[in-house]
Amino acid sequence: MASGGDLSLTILGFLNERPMHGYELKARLSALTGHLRPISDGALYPAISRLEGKGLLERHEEEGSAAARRQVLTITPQGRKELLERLGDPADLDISDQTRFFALLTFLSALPGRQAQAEVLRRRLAFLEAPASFFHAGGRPVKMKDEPDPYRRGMLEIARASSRAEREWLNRRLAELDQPGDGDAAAP
Amino acid sequence: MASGGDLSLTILGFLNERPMHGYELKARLSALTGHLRPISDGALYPAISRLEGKGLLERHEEEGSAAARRQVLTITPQGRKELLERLGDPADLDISDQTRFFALLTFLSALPGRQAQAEVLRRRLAFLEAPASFFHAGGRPVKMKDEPDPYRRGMLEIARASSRAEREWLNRRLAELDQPGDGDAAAP
DNA sequence: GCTAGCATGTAAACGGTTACATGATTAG
DNA sequence: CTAATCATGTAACCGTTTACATGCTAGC
Repeated sequence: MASGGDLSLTILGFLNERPMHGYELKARLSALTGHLRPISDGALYPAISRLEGKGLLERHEEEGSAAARRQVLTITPQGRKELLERLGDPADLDISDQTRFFALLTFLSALPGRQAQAEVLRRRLAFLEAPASFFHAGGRPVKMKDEPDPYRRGMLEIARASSRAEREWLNRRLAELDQPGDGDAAAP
Repeated sequence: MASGGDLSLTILGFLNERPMHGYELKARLSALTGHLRPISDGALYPAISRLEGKGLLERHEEEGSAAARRQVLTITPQGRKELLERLGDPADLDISDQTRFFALLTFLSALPGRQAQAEVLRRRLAFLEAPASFFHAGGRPVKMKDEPDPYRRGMLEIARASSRAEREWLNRRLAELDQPGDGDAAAP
């Protein structure tokens, strides 16, 4: 199974929090990406139709006077199942690309079980520490000294800072998940 | 004008350094993205054809015994012009998305003129400091305290660290460009 | 009455992924 | 001889962008 890309995951994620109509979904989706590349209608509404076609969400005309042609979108049990599957067992690609991983993180709280959440974080951490990431080529780390171009050095520097910040956060969060108590999200 | 996406920019950027055949292009392209999502043949070769169709590159069968059906790709004057235009006057989208901006940075040294390079960096810096980035919503900064979800807080934290590192580097590089001397790249 | 914002949709063009197909050269 | 790697391409499918189209509601 496993449908679509980040967009369908995000739609299911938001609808899992509560039913909403397409326009609100659009606002939330756009806020997620930091407003740039506000999700276009031509992407959103077909995506909704596809999810409906698969039975992962339901559409209902909103009666009670109110606004124009509004439809309330509700996630189905099937859709919830699909969401949890995608959160708990992300493909390699979903954890290797920061944008995709962040799309996943946005809804990771919805995944029941501290261990299940921790496992996802561990996968990402393993990827960041693997000798195959951005900073490695041909098996060994790219040395900054080997890169004469100042802009490429800059990219490397920024990517390293970002990776370090992420690894530190991952380790902190994993420690939190290890000792029950103050956690949000579900217990083991 | 302005053709294609990141891929065509990157192809032109590499070919601007020296002629090469498609397979080598593919290796370099894949190295750029940190090996993941190695650019697929079905994306690369059609992209080459499109660029050829626009007269931005030329294809020549490689004689001299050598290998199988190899073709040397060479950037044309037109292609070089297009590259410089896209480097020197990037669209807002090209500087607002880190992936896209990095694609641009990879070849920014090819843009003649310290001032022209500095201008591009300033645009990116302005974007990162604008009250409209990832960290802002509805006009004012997103406060970490306002975000109850631990994973969304993590994303915010990582994004902030990354943004800080980038701004610091941008400022340093801009200072370097201000005082001539040790620079790589062309003089004003 | 009109404009701005809410709200939903369709269709063409574009470009990327995946899978398939082919063949030459090099190393074991 | 056979497998791996070099090297190039095509075609079906999918999802996004862009542009267009429609109509309601609220405030001026």
